[in-house]
Amino acid sequence: MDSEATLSEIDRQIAIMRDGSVDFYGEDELRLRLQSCQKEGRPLRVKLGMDPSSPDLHLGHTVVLLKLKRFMELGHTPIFLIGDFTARIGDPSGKKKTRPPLTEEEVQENAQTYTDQVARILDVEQVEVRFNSEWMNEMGAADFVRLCSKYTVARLLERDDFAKRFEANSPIFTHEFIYPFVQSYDSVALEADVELGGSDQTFNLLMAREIQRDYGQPPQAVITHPLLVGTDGRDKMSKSLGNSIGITDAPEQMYGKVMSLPDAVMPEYFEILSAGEWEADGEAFKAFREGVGDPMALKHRLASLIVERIHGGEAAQAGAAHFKQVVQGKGVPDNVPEGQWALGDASSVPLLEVLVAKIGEKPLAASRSEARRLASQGGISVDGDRMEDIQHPLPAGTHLIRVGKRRFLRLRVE
RNA sequence: GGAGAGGUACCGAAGCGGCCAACCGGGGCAGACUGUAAAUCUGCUGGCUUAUGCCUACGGAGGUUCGAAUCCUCCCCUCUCCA
Repeated sequence: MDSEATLSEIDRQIAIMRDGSVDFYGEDELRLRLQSCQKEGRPLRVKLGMDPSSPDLHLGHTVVLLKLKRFMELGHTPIFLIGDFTARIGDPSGKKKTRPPLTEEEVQENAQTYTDQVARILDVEQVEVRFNSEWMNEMGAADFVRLCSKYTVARLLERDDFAKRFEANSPIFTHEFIYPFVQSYDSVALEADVELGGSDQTFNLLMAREIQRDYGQPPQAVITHPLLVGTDGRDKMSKSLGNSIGITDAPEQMYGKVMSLPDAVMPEYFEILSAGEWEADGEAFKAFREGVGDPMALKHRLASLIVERIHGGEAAQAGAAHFKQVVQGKGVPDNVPEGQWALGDASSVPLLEVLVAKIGEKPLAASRSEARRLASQGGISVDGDRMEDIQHPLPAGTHLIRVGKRRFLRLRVE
């Protein structure tokens, strides 16, 4: 390979790495490192860390997972770090509040589901999956104190959420201060050349560069990515804010959630999630930003792209069909959950009992009071008729019960 | 160690002896409307075989009182200032 070809290959790679990012720290260093890597035939070690603090990944997480995938496709080594140790600390990141540490069991459970979910985005067989308890459980107090001696409190207080909390006189616990140290040390342990993350992780990721230097390693490049706004179109996507689209959401649900996005955020979703895969649709979304195009059609397109990526093409079509039928047509979906009710000696069962009973995964109403409330507000219908009488007797036969717009149950009473 | 402020429902925040299952805002749920599960408007938002009834609930444990989220005592937690 002549050197010109090498350089243009490096340019190509750097461009892909930068695509869709917010900031790229250490780009020049990385360029040099790529050159020597190429000579040695050594791939870059690319770290992406996530805390198993919640069992569900959402669309926002896929941004950075897809970037990892692109690194993988460039022939580099993708490392997915599960912060099982750090999850027990509780990252304060982005929160104005202390996050309660999880128990070991919770962390284990969450960690388990992560790999499955990640597998929907990229081929986990090719990914180096690591846990930071691997080295953190081994670290003694002396080494830990040494690690802490490498950064000052004043610098920690520069971190945005710490600064805000400090100003607002809200509590900052010492263990929260520890978090960035551990995360930084992970990069040392993994000898990361690059770390990917959301822009809210900037502080931690950059701190890792300094810690790596202190441990005699060349600092990693840091590529941060935009945070995806949630379905409310206001706050960043987060499960705890209830505005997230989960990777494990059923196709119909996922499709519907995308359809419920405010029109204005569509181009943003498209751009952030594109990951170099949706270029063919780029013009339409760009045009929409300038006020051209049919929002409904475009949103259907966006929903299809998203569902297809996670669940496949058939699921995307099913999602679209379901949406047209149930939401737009106010109809009944094809796949209504079914249940049975044994009458025994009675000739009928009061509606209330059915609503409260745990027939499917969850009862249709959380409590009797809730059921009464729903009925009095016209939120319950049986076989298409609105039912305000909560005691309405259901005789033997099959009944279609609908609660609200989206909850259905086909009940066979016998 | 000392002085002060504070801990109220999912969150924020009123209430400071009965009218408090607790104003108000956010969130959530339902209804109307809509291209949409958006926006907007309206209603609801502890539980109990709906009841001028009972139970649970205002950091925790006791106490005063016919009656306490509200008063007293002790304890736990957070913040500020001082040492």
